[in-house]
Amino acid sequence: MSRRRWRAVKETRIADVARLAGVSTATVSRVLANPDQVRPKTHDLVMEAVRRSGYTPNSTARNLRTRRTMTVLVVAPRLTNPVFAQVLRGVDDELTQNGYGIIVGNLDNLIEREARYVDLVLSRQVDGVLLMNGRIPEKGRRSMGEAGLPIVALCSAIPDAGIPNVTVEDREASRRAVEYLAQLGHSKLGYISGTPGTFIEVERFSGFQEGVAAAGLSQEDFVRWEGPFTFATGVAAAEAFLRLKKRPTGVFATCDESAIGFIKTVRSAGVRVPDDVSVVGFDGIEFADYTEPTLTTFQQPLHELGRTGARILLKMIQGKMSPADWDIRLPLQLLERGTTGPAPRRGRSAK
Amino acid sequence: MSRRRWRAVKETRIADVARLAGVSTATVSRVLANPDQVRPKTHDLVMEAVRRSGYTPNSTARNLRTRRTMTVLVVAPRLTNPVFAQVLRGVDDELTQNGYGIIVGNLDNLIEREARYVDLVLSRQVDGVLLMNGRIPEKGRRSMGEAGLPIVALCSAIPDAGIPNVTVEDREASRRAVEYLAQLGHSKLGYISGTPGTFIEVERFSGFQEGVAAAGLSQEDFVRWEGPFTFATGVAAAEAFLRLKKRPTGVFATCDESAIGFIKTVRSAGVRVPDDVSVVGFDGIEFADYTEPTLTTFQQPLHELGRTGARILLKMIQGKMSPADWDIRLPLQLLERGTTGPAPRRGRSAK
DNA sequence: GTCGTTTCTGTAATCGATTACATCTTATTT
DNA sequence: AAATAAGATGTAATCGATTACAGAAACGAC
Repeated sequence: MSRRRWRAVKETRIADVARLAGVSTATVSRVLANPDQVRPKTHDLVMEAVRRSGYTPNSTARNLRTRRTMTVLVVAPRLTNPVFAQVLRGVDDELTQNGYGIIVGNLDNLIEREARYVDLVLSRQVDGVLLMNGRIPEKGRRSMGEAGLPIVALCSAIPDAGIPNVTVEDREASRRAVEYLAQLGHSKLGYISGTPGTFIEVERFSGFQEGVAAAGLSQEDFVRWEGPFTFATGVAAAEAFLRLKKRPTGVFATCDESAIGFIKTVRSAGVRVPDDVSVVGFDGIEFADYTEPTLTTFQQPLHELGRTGARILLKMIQGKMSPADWDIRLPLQLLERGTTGPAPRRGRSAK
Repeated sequence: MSRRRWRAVKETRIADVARLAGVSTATVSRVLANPDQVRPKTHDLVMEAVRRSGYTPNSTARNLRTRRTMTVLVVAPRLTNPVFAQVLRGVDDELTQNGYGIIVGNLDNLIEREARYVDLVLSRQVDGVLLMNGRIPEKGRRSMGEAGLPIVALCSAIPDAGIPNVTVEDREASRRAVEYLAQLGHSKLGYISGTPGTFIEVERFSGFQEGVAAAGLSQEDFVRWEGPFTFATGVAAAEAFLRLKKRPTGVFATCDESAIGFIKTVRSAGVRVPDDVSVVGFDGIEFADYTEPTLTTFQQPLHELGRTGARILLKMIQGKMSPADWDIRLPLQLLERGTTGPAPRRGRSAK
């Protein structure tokens, strides 16, 4: 039908409401922002005018005057990664509850995209930033950091940057993963890494090594396969695994996707899970419960992580940080499911 | 270290740059927006001042003056749904390339959350809206629609709302799914629905029925299981399937997640896929390639869908719509993979 | 060198709210 | 009833850009 009247129609301004109610714009503003500063009678008068005119304050004008935008930038390495999607939900819950909006910055793992979002910050379009990508963009470092814009590192810590970090106990969980496998009798292990060099990967690997040491094993008792945090890394690890003469019986993958890739690949080569090899994942994504067998994994409190990160950022924006807020680490929970079991007895026929 | 100097530091304004360069603010503004309207010498002078002062224009002020925000609201039913996450990437690509930012509205399937986002629109915080949730919020209908804000329905059409729809050929693909199964010899089918009542579900089911008719089958030749677009729906469908005396040999699931749930459940009951039952999914999410066997499915051009939706919205914002833009349907591609095969011969021992 | 264009630049209004300050009411105290 | 305090409202400045309009400078032709 009516297809061509797309352009603003009337735009009620605060002055219109003021005129309609027979008061000044200041009073209208007060009725809407501080209703208790105004006489009840006036209040009703104004509200009626607001209703009649269908007025909603123009937030751009308000933002300009108040020097706030009530908007936060959330930078994620990849939106399709279920981990970040889930964290983002938590962030969204906390922020929208407090009246803030979210601008998403999706990097798709391309560093050059960071520049796009630095501008949002420099042009004061956001009141704060949640960084889930584990690094502060080069260009923005000076301007964002030193200009004093509230920034919080979420998921992946950014150490020594002078900003709060909200993360999970990566190292501890990795240590516990080894502990758990060792308890099941596994003494030859596999480690599927995440993106080499990232802070998260470094943490998880040191935790793994702590666990190896604690279990009385040595550096020769495990194999390490490298690759980014992807399904393909698990597939590649599995291929390497299959080529080994003496295969590990317990494998720890630093993310569920690679765990799933690993399991799928070894199974189609006839290796049984968990009878021949046990696999422990990391993340606790939804799909880890959809696989067959269901994946044993360390579940991150993803939603809570997002909420917490957002809460800290809000505190920072409001200047209400307390010392404990500068380094928060949430614990993970081991979900014992189908992909782990006791180590197979060595050399079934031998002895 | 230095933990307490979080509050704006210096804030360079356009007036500062003007003073530094010895010109008026108007000139500075022109240098930045229309460099060719200014003498090269002045241009350099100003640019040098910009550089020295580290100036970035305050976009709130600009937005107020230009009455645009260069920001778009994208409303998604659920962010953790891989389909929407993927579409969002496409939207993001197109929009950021054109200098627009994205505010995400995550509904988490809760209708009451729609209200949150209506305000963003009414307060003119966004220049347009992409609706992926298949409906226009009640409260916003009058204000958004009639106030003439550019809105585009993406993924799920919103018929008769007078807004452009950018969708995929749901109906055709569903018909083709039946066609494909019929060609493989399947004459007893199963249909796993999506959220009942949604436009998408209605479309896919009519397509399915068209296919049934085209294949010369009747309403008695298929079973329909209902539920939302989730993994659990597939599980429930599988349980119903297993209870049947005469089981379908070809199943069409209206989303990959329910297809995966179905397959996992029937397999653990000893039913072989695709030997005993073939399964066709819908969506082509990443995980459909990670299952065992890999899922045969109709792949939506998710990224392209997002880009297209964004492109139409931009056209609408710029008043450049052409008639063909009002109803765009992208085709799907059948990915023949591991979960489909010829129908098992009836009554192996009989005959 | 003068005049008429064309090209640059500056002045000041404008976008639509919020809010400090002043002013005018109303309430309280004596 | 007057004096004083408290409360409500209005006036006008302000946030920081963009841009219409006017005026100045540069350019070209004669």
